[in-house]
Amino acid sequence: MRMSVLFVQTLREYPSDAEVISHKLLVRAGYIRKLANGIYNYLPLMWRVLKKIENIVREEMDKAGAQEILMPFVQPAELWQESGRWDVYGKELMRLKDRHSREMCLGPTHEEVITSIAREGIRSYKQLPVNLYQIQSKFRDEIRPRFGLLRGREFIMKDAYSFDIDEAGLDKSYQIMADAYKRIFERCGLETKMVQSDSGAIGGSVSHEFMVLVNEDSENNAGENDVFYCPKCGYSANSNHAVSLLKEALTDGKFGKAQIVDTPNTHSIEELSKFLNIPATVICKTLIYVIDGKYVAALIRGDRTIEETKLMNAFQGNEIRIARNDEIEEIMNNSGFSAVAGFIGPKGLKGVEIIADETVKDLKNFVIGINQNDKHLTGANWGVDVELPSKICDIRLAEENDKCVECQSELKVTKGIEVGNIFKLGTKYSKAMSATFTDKDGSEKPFIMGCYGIGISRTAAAAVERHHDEHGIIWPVAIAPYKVIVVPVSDQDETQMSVAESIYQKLLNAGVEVILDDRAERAGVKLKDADLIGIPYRITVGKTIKDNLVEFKERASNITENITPEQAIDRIIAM
RNA sequence: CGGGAUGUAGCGCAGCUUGGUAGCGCACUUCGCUUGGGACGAAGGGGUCGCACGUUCGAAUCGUGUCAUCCCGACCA
Repeated sequence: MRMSVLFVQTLREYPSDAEVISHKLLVRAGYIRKLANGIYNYLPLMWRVLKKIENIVREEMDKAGAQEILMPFVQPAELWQESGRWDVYGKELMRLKDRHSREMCLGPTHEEVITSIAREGIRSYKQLPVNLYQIQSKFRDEIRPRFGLLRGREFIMKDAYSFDIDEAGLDKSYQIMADAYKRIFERCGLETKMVQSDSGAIGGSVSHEFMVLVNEDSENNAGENDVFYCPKCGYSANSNHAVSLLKEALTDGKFGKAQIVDTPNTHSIEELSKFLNIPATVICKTLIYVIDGKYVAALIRGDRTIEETKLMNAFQGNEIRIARNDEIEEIMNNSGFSAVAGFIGPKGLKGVEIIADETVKDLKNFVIGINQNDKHLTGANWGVDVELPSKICDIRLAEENDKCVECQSELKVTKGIEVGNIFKLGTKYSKAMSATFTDKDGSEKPFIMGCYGIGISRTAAAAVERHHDEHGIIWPVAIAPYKVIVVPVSDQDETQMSVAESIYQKLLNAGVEVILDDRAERAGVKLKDADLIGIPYRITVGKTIKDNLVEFKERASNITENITPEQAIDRIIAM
């Protein structure tokens, strides 16, 4: 490709609306252009990168025995009503009506469609297992799209779905996908960690995410997920799923006897702990949540934080949020109290389900709210002063330096970008949508399903997050839009131009993806652009050509060498 | 959904306080000159100042509304 005709406009400055480096660089280097909030045009360079990633995904999926298909982007509401998700998916599902007022939606994912394909096409166990996948744009009307391609509303995704006879078959399909994913990201030049993750409200299911780890000290917080991991045994999990053992802590308040004390203006645990001069570990805090419209009081030890996904799952919920002050007031009125947040306790609450984290059950002589403003009960004990809730679960957020449940070492935390997710669905969709096959014994059974996603466009952005410097993008060779760029320093110098042209032609003939910067620009412009765009190798034809030497430069390492044009060509072809 | 901020040329910004009919840098076009790290000079083209209503003789500027975008919060009992 000749740079003079390549459709790309590099900018001298970063766009003002971009925050994270991948967004900034992809816009500035002319890869993408925003069309609307969270919706981007993929320009020629970007499209080449995306196709590179897609092809790696295709090769590995095909090798893993999956078959590529393409499902419609627009889907009828009926399918979603059948699965039950039409009413629970919420505002992320982009709904629309056709000219006949039939309800439709833009596909945020394709479990419904694939299940309908399977129930029509698969009749016998002899046709199983099967794994079908597609690479396609998805649309999710995110609450808050941001970070450019990392969290767009429309994005490119590879989604695969496996169908098996039984759980053992699913386990095998799942493992095959996990292995394929590992290879895919490796080939894309991305180091990933496979971590356990929340599997939603579907009991007993298993889910893993593939995370590209980003350094905490990087210039932004593009990693949206906290990943807990054990350096010793390898345990790792998303914060929404991570479990841990607690460090030793003082859990006996040693108050002697239970009594109500004045604790004016202690609205937070910190204030209360300071006022009573006791550690937060002997306080039981009570938080009011709204889960699918129902009130829930969650108890947890004062030094700990509720993990909302875990709490929501404990009630099989779909939506969770902290209660508003007016809702707390309503609860207080209904229960005959008048306390505000900060003084709430479980005792005597009406119309509220109560759940406790495991951290509270060992508390002795502790401090707890009693629904009276500016007062707390100190020296409380379960069964004596307050009933221990019958529902006790792990609903707490793990913390760095908690102990690993597998090996008791200390857990570490890091930020990660989720580029892939694999999931054991089981029979959730096949049962809801009556998708069955006839088994060996003649009985009708629902398919045992798995689903497996890779964010293609997000993977590209994650690659930029991991691989860049102050001059621009540094693409891993496997997903770079072009492998090498040939830059004649002066377009006035006939020798330089003709040598550059000949190198270009020879590389083209050898099937190398190469750019010739044939623009009538000054050297500085061409070199800056080459760095910004991030082509892995550069062959610069300058004054040294009179000694038959060109400069060969590797973008990633910045190592340069003066070699002959023939050597440069051979080296590129060999790589 | 709540809080904060911003909308002026393709990109980055000034002008607004104190109303008088729009400017700078980059990019773009032409010419000259220049060619190893985003040169220089000259001459150009491009904007209903997000949109609507209002105040006024007159609105980018003041008021009201609206839309869009960005950031923060959804971690507090």
